[in-house]
Amino acid sequence: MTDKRELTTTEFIILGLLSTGPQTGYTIIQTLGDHANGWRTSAGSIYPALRRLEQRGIIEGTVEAVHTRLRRTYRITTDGEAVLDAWLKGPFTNDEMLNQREIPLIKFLFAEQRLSREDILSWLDAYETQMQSYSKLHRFWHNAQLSVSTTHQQLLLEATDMELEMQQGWVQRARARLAAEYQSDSLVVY
Amino acid sequence: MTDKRELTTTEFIILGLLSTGPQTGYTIIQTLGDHANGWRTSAGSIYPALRRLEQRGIIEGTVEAVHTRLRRTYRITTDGEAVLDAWLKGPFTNDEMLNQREIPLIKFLFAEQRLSREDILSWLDAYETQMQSYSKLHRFWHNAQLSVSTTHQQLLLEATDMELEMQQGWVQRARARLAAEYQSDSLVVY
DNA sequence: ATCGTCATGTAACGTGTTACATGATTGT
DNA sequence: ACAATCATGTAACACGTTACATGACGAT
Repeated sequence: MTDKRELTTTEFIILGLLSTGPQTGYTIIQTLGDHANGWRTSAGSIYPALRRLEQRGIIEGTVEAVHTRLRRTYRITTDGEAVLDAWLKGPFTNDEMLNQREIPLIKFLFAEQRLSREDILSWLDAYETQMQSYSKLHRFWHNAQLSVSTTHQQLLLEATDMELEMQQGWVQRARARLAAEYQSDSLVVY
Repeated sequence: MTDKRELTTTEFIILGLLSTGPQTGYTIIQTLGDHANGWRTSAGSIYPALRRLEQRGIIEGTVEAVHTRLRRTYRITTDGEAVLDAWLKGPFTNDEMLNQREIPLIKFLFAEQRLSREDILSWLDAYETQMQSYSKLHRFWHNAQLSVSTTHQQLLLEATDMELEMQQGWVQRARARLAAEYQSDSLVVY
């Protein structure tokens, strides 16, 4: 907690995985490798990341002796849960909107386990709002450039427009689906 | 040319910029910084990259003395043009399809200056084919996962579906636009 | 006997980020 | 006089990639 530096995406992903239960480095690597749209990773990045997280008190490992070698099982700490939740609830950067769109999706995935239904819905709202304002900005800039752009440049700008529109469609779909699900759940309960 | 290692994306972008005319490090940084969807960059990455490219014979710099300091103006070499064109025409990786979608778009942008119309159209064809086969694969995998997935996981898979569909729409739009443009050009000529 | 898998690690390397240094020129 | 801009660079640092080492265990 003394170190205020942000975690890397790899570290956040490890944290997200550990939030669903203790794991060893090896199983983390397997899990990430399985996922088709998975975060490309390797032993050389996971093991050092686990050490860093442990030193910060964000996760803690228990050492277990299997034959002659050691097996380290890591679990998330209370501090770690706070760090993870802050990240999940945190604001969206422009970079996450465009160049790193997989990050909001990863957050959305982990949110299922960690955030309340209200928080998830307001996360989607915030995501949409952010995209709308970015969309507006981009379209303004797009129009300003229109006259001085070549065909390829125009098509590039349109690709970004389409990307943003598609994402907005996704958010609406996600919200509709979840709202319906929450609704039907509460009907069952009462 | 002795070094077979692939260039980094930063290096390819520099190369693409230089293919439209000689530039200094400073102007490259300005150009990249201006673009809203621009490649985030800094002096600390550009100047070393220029040196690397020069050492490989991909670009060449001429030194000019301005007052007491030196100004280096770089231009692309014939070798560099070959390297750039090979990259522009080269195959698409799965990573470029999903996690690094900006790379095909950057290629498309530079293609306008460097590739023939036929090459551009067949590039778009290849892009679409690649996406279709990836789409099929993903949808197969998606269906296989459907029953064991949570709502958030399903929505994540759908996000990828939507992404691929949107990109296919873009390719079709791009091809239609360019085909029409080439058509009208040839009408003017003849 | 040896191959694949479990399981953890490390060393070398390259690259990008951040922050700083330098110094001339132009504008206020 | 001072700040901003032009213009080039470097040093420290952190991180990821690649490739390798180690060794037990089970299967063929």
